[in-house]
Amino acid sequence: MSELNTNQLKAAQFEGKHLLVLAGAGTGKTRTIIARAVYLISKGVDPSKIQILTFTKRAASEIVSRVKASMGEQSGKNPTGSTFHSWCNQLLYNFPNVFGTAKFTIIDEDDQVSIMKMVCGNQKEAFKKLRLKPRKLVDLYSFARNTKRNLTDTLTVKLFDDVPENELEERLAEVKPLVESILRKYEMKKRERKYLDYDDMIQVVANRLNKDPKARQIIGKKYEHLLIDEMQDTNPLQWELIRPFQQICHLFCVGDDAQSIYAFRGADFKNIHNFKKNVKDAEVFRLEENYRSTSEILDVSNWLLDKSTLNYEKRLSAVRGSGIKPKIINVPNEWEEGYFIAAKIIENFTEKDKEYNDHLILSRSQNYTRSLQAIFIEKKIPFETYGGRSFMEAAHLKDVFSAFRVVNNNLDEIAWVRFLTFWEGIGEISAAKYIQELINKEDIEECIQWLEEGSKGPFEMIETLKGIASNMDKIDKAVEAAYGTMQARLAMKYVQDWDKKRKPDFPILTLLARNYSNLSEFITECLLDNSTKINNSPTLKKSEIQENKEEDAVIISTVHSAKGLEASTCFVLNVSPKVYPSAWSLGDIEKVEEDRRVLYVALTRAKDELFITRRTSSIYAEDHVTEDGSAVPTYFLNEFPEELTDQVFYSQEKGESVDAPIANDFDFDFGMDFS
DNA sequence: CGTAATCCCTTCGGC
DNA sequence: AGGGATTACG
Repeated sequence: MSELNTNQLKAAQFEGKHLLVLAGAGTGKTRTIIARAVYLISKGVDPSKIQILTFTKRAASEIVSRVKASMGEQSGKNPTGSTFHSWCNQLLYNFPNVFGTAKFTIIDEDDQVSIMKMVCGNQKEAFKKLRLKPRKLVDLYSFARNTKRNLTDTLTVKLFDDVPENELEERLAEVKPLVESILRKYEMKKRERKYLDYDDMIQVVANRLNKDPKARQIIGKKYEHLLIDEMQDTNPLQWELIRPFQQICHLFCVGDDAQSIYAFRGADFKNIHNFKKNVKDAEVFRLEENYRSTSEILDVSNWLLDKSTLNYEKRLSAVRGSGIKPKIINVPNEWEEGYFIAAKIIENFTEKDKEYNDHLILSRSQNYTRSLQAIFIEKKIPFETYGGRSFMEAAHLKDVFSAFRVVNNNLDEIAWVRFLTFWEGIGEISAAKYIQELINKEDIEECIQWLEEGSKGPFEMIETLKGIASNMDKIDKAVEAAYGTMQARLAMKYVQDWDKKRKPDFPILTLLARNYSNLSEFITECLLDNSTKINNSPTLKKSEIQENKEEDAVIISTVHSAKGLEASTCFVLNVSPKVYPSAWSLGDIEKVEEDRRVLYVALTRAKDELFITRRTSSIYAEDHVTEDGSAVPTYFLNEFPEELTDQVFYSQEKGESVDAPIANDFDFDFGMDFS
């Protein structure tokens, strides 16, 4: 623990009840959590009674493995690290009698929307008039529960934001009963079908623990210390989950108000300002010495925060001292942006002795990186992507999972629809008819029997279910069985890219399944593991996958997925008007401030070299950047002090440029020999 | 009548 | 890229 500074050490060895560590970017947040865990274990705390909570599985597994590494060989036991959701899932699964969850299926947003659609039924027209689609209803419902707002407040905030006060009551009276009846039906459906959505996973655990002392006693025996990362991103629902543990555990929370970027999920960073008020017997420590970045990079980051109307009470000091100035790169479009980045990386790699993984590319959203990825492929630069769609959300995997889901819970209507219509010859109508029967069966065996006699599905359909049902304790065998019988149909359904893109996922799925002996647990954990991808699955041991494994690769990440990441060279992509802040944030000061924090998180990832690219002629920027490059006031880099960065105007022809045509239009030889 | 094929739209971010 | 609505097909 010698590498800790005084304040970090003070935090790691804290002897009071609860602690909040307010730690700015790059101040050693992760290191402090790790040191805390190691310290507790060295003081004799049973490692299994330490629970680490993080926002991503990647962060969890990184912290756990680093704790393991710094303790050496000595102990077989380790603290567990999970996301809030995955932790709740394990509690629900391990203590079914405490929570009343003997049999359940976790559903994702798409499933929620499907249920909402079923529930809306004949009221579709009414909602069309209000422009309330099922997806919007799911949004409202989730927002209400994550922020613990009632329906009236939720509608007022999310729907009637710009309705004048005197009309508000009228609008509410018109809309609220309608929404209420739908949401009640939605909840009824969840109960009937034993569905839990993501929010339920937390809500159910939180409710029980808050209300039932006996439940607190049972669960409390398992945990002594909760170490919570990214505290600024916890929302009121998660606070409700943590609250009962104030009595039975020690809380060690780490967070940074300036890096709060999950308000869309109901997080409110002001909660950590009120930490002492909300948590009895709590203390607050601060870490403000930044070990990551050069002072030039911090100057830019600090400037951005200073411009805020909010007071983050934060000014990080650079321990490392001075380096090189960040650069703003003005590029005409996304392709030039990509070529610039590729050229820079190749230069660093070939001439400056840097690795690919010294480079991190940060984007506001996944789709701004599309052309960049194409260019990297063209230039043969290896890369990994973080964020965006997960492994399990791919259609072909959802198909296979629908089979697991119906075997796991034969009330799972949504999975039945997907599974039945997967097969040739069964459409929605037949599926609906079958499902009427299937959900009244006792178990999957009865379902299989009924399908054999009463359906027109192919032989493989029945075999798939049988194959899974007979391998319930060997999940990898179940995966192989299901894949075997579904393969032919899968290959047909996804002809275009089956061989090269989709088929290779199945050996990986089998490997993943090897770690599980319970179907329900497997299904949920896969669903919750957003980072499960070929190249970076914490669940999969690296050695288990040889193919396509690039040890050294550039990381392309959304800012939201880049929490805790850092790199020597960072490219912050497309810092253009209408992106920072984004077009849909304009006019809403809280959203603009959140976007500011998103950019702040991005800027503070860089250790040595920071490139900020700006597209001067993207469709978004067109109307907002004048010809000399200055921007409209609704843009963070407006008024940017020139001395903080170097500006570069970059434009490079992709190939050899040819000024005058040397070939006539369409004057080709098509090469056909007609003789 | 039920299923398959085609076009169109998505509004970021993620457990 | 995937799902929804619409249209074509059997």
